Amino acid sequence: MALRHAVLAALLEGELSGYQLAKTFDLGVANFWYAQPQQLYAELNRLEKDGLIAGREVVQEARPTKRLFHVTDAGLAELEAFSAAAAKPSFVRDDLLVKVQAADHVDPQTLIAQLGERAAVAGAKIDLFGKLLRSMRGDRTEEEFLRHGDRIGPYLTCMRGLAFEEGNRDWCERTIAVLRERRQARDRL
Amino acid sequence: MALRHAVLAALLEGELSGYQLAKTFDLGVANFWYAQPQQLYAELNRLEKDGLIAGREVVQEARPTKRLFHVTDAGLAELEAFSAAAAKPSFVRDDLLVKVQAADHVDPQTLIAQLGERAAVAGAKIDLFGKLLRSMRGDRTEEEFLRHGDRIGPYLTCMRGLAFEEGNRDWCERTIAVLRERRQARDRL
DNA sequence: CCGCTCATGTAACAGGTTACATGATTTA
DNA sequence: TAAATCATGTAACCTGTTACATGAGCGG
Repeated sequence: MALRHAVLAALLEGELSGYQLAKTFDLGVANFWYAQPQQLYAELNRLEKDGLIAGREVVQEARPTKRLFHVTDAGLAELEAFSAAAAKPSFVRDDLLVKVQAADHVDPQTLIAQLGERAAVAGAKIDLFGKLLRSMRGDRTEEEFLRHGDRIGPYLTCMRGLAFEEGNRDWCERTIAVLRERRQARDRL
Repeated sequence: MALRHAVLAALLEGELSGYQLAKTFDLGVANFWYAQPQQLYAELNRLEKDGLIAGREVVQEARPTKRLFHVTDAGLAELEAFSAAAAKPSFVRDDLLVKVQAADHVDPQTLIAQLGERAAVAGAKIDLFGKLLRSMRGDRTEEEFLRHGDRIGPYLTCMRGLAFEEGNRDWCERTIAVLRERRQARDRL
């Protein structure tokens, strides 16, 4: 049940609606946890029922009424407890890696195409995370910000996201190059 | 349903029993997919029923009888189709990142301890993957092996695993350093 | 003699995904 | 006028996890 804690962690930055949360937990942006909108709406209700977050209705003109949630003291205590508990080891589950694992037995062309696509997605995330980091630290250097800034948590997780996507992109490009060269070598026979 | 394809991909290397598969899909070793033994035994039965793999009983002395599975032609076709289909985008779900996201609101000490643990795990995997890569390429250089070796799929995914764990370790160490320095700065006040 | 390895499962439950549903406003 | 954005959910289904179960041999 780590989704709850991910939601609590996200709400630490300030009160958000389910819809806004859904955007930060979106595939294209999420740098510390991914979840679907449906999961979030359900989890928010559960968290509120358990008293870990509290919401207030905000009536808008020309927009549906929304509910903004913030973490309660009980919620903070819960997060504290979660942080102290042993973290589950993380593991890898990626379709693309499965396909590359089978590289010697499947068509290299489609593999190359998919690696290219993944590299492009990674590139887009690298841009995004780079911008996010810059906007978080403002005109300070990274060293400066990490030493004296308040709220460095999101910055640190974003750094990991950036490095991860850089690794992704590099590996995709290297793998593409390898597959291309082998294909050409085979064609020459 | 990507577990099936992960199993098929793993069985391409040669016939394996459920137990042996379970070891390659284990947390500590899995470089392209993770799964639990129970999942694998269930999936193997399903795959056999669907004709994508075939098994043969091997009676052993002093060990229980086991079943070794290999991929059938139908299984290869299935893998081929899977590889051609668009890969699902991968996403991040990691307890430790959630905790770091909340770093500004929870105890840094326990966080540092957990980051250290994760760095150690990453270090062990780096060693393991390094050894695996060396044993796969034998006395050839990486360049050489990737150009002319047969079965480079597992090598490529292992490379990704290695880079990923290096990224993990580096980030953990950097994060520990940041948290330590901030703690000391706070103590000086 | 205790715990590990080999070898395979079942059953109950928790968690996550997909499809469906609604409805107003703004942008292209 | 079609699509995207804002805003929230329900229900059915599929997947994954946890707990439980068995049983023989081997090493310290």
